[in-house]
Amino acid sequence: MSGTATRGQIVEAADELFYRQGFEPTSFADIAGAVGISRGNFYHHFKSKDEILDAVIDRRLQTTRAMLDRWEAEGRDPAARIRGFVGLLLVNRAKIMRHGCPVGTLCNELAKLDHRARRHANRILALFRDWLAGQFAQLGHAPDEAEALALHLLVRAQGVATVANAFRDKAFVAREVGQMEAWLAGLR
Amino acid sequence: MSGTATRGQIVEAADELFYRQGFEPTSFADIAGAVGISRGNFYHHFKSKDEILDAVIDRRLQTTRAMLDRWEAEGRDPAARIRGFVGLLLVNRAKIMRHGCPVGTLCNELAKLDHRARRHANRILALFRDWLAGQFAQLGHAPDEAEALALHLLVRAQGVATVANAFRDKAFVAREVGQMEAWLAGLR
DNA sequence: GACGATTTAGGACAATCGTCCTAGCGTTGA
DNA sequence: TCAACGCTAGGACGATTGTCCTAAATCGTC
Repeated sequence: MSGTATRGQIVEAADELFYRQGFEPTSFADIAGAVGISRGNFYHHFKSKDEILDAVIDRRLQTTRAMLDRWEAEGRDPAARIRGFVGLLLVNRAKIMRHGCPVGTLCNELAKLDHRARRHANRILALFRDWLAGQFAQLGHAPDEAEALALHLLVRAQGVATVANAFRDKAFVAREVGQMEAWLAGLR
Repeated sequence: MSGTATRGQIVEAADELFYRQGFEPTSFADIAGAVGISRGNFYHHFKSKDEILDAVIDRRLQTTRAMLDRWEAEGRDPAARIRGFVGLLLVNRAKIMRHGCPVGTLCNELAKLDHRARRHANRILALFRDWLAGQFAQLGHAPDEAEALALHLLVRAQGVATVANAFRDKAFVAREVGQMEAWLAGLR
């Protein structure tokens, strides 16, 4: 197998496992088992576990950027795009109820570990924040106000993810999403 | 030293360490170092690490109940008590920016670990939810509506904690708290 | 002051962790 | 065909993990 393909498989498996189990509790043996390679083989592709984490974060940054770019290219208006962001809570509802928000839980864990990659992970959250702020700006809000609105939406999305993860109530998620859409509709 | 006093010190130290570092990354050596006792001494007080976790959750349940009871006894109206809950975000702002919300982050971690004590930890969140629902009911809201309002407030508090932990922006926390108070004032 | 129970320290334990080393495999290019 | 290189498997390594055992120290009670 080509080396780059194996590297990609490692990052993909680590991404999924870091989401489901968390970074620290996920061992090399877990990732090796998921990919189907030997444990010692890792160090040809990555110098350390932290380097895998960096690659996972890079991958998430990339897929997030790709998703946001796709939304931008689909030609809908900013309001519809913001609703698309809120809709992620419904699209990923089952996973969120099981494992929380992939972004928020990783940032939380790395903050507790006081991990070097904490700032790196925060960039995923900042990516959403800045994109949302851009959409609100396109709706006519001043820059400061647009960022405040973006952060507010981030707050509610993260909060819904945390509470949904604890109580696992499908109706609750739908209701909160509905309230967020009503809030958006009443903004102008 | 009396045995029960040592047990209390263990639980207190574990509580603080579980908050700052997380449950899994905190080892017996960490707790032993904080208390100033030997590692082997634990198993006279607790049969396993999970049993310490249970004791920590019980302690948090107890201190939370005590705080809510105190608020109730202070004789202010329900609206002021709810504002007191929101104010926790400001009172504990520095700690929250460093380590997140003690309740939300523990629930998140135990969910990822698929830990037996997950439901136990969720009871702390449920305690806040039910207490808030009771306050909203006292304000004249129907039971279903009161619980929905309570969950909504929980969502915003948890979301603020997560975002504040990532970006560590004092002004952001103050602004969101102000918005929550405005939302409460406009409820009736 | 002596005795039994409680509490403690210290180390042994098997398992697992991240890391590293080495030998062999397969492919590629001269 | 053979040398060189990228890739892999497997195991050794020291450290650390949660757990458990044993013996000593401390305490309360007669």
